Amino acid sequence: MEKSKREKILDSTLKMFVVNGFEGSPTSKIAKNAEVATGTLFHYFKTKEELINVLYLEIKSQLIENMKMGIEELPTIRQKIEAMWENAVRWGIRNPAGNKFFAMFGSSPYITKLTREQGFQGFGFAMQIMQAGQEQDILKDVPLEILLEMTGGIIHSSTNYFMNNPEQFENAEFRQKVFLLYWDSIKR
Amino acid sequence: MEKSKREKILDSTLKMFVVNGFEGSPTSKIAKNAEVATGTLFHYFKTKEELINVLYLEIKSQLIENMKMGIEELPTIRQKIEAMWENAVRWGIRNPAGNKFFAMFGSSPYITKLTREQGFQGFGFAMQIMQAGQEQDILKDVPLEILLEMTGGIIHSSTNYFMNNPEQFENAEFRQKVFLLYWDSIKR
DNA sequence: ATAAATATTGACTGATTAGTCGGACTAAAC
DNA sequence: GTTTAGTCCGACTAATCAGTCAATATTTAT
Repeated sequence: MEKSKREKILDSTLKMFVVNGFEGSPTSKIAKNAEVATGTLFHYFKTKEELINVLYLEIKSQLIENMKMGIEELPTIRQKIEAMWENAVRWGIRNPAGNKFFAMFGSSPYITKLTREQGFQGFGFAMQIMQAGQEQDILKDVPLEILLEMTGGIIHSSTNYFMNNPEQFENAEFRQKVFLLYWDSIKR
Repeated sequence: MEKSKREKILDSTLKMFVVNGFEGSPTSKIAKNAEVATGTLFHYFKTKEELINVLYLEIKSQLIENMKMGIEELPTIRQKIEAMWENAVRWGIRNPAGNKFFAMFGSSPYITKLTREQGFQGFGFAMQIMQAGQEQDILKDVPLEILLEMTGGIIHSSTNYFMNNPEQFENAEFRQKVFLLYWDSIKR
C-alpha cells in the first residue's frame, strides 16, 4: 500500500526538524522532500505550527502504544513497570528521530499548552500502575507527580545511554542492571 | 556599577529565547529589549548563532559554579553528592529561565558540537566524585557514563518538580525524601 | 453520465530578518 | 591638540519564507 501524502509530509517533517530544527526547515523543502507541492502541505495542515503540533501528538501516541505493549497480562506491579521501561527504551533506540524530536521540541513554544495536555493524557495508564504500586506499599510514598517526573527523566537517560550502545540493550543481564537504577529509585 | 552592554544583550537574549524561541526572537527585538542598537549586538557577537553559543556556555558555567559550592569541604562521598544535587536543584528553582534554556536548547542544532564539549568539561569534578564512589564500592558498578546520564536526568526531574512547588524544597525532611529517589538509584 | 466535492499543483507575494556599513561619539595615549 | 582604537548607532539591503490562489486533476455521490 502506497503511503498517503499526509503521512509522507509528516515523515519528511520529522526528518528535517530533528536535523535542522523548526526554523531551519522551510515548508518548501519539507514539501519537496515529501514529494508533494507546498500547496498540498497547507491543504493538510493549516499552518506550520499546526503541522508540528500534529506531529508531536502522532509520535507521542506511537510511544505510548509501544509502552503499553503486553503489560496488561503481566501479574505484578514490578513486572508491569519493568516492561513499560523496557518498551520505552526500546522504542527510543529504534526511533532515534522520534526520541530526538521530544528532546528538541518538548519545551518548544511551538507546541501549545493544549497539545501538551493531550499528549499527557495518554500516560494515564502509567499513572494508574504507579498509584496501585503506592497503595500496595511497593513504591515510595512521595507525590505521584514526582514518581512520574522521575520515570520520564530516567527513561530519557536510559534511552540516551543505550542509543549510543544499542548492542548492550540486548544483553538481558546488563539491561536488568540498568533497570535497577530505575527500580531502586522508586521502590520502597 | 552599570551593567555592560554585552551583559544586557545576553540577559535580553535569555529572556526572549526562553519565551519565544530562537527564531521567534529577532535580533532587532533582542537589541531593543537590551536598549542597544542592532549594530552593537553584532559588534559583540559576530552572528546570532555565536550569541546563543556564548549564552549557553555562560549559563552552564554559572550552573557548574553553583553545583561545586561547598562540596570540597564535605567529608563523605554521599554528602558531596547530596550537596551537588541540592545545589543544582536550588540553582534551577532560582534560575527558571536558565533551566528552561537548557531544556529548550540542549539538543538544538544551533549549539555546536564544540560548545557542547566545552560545556561538558565543567562536569569533570562530578565525574571524579562518582568514580571515587565506585572505587569505594559506595556506588553501583555500572559504566560511569550511565551514572552521569542518570544524574543529569534525575536532577532535571527533581528541579522540574520543585519549580512548580518551590516551598516544598525548603522543607528539609521532604527534600531529603526526594533526594533518596536519586541516592537509592545510584547507591550500591 | 453528471455534478459536486476534494485533492493537488507551483508560481507568486507581502512581510520579515540577519547582518552590513559609513559615520558619530568617547576616552585614553602621545 | 591630535591621533588612535574601541564603542555604538540605526537606516538599509539582499535573501528567505509562510501562506495564498486560481487553475487543473481526481475521486465520490447521485
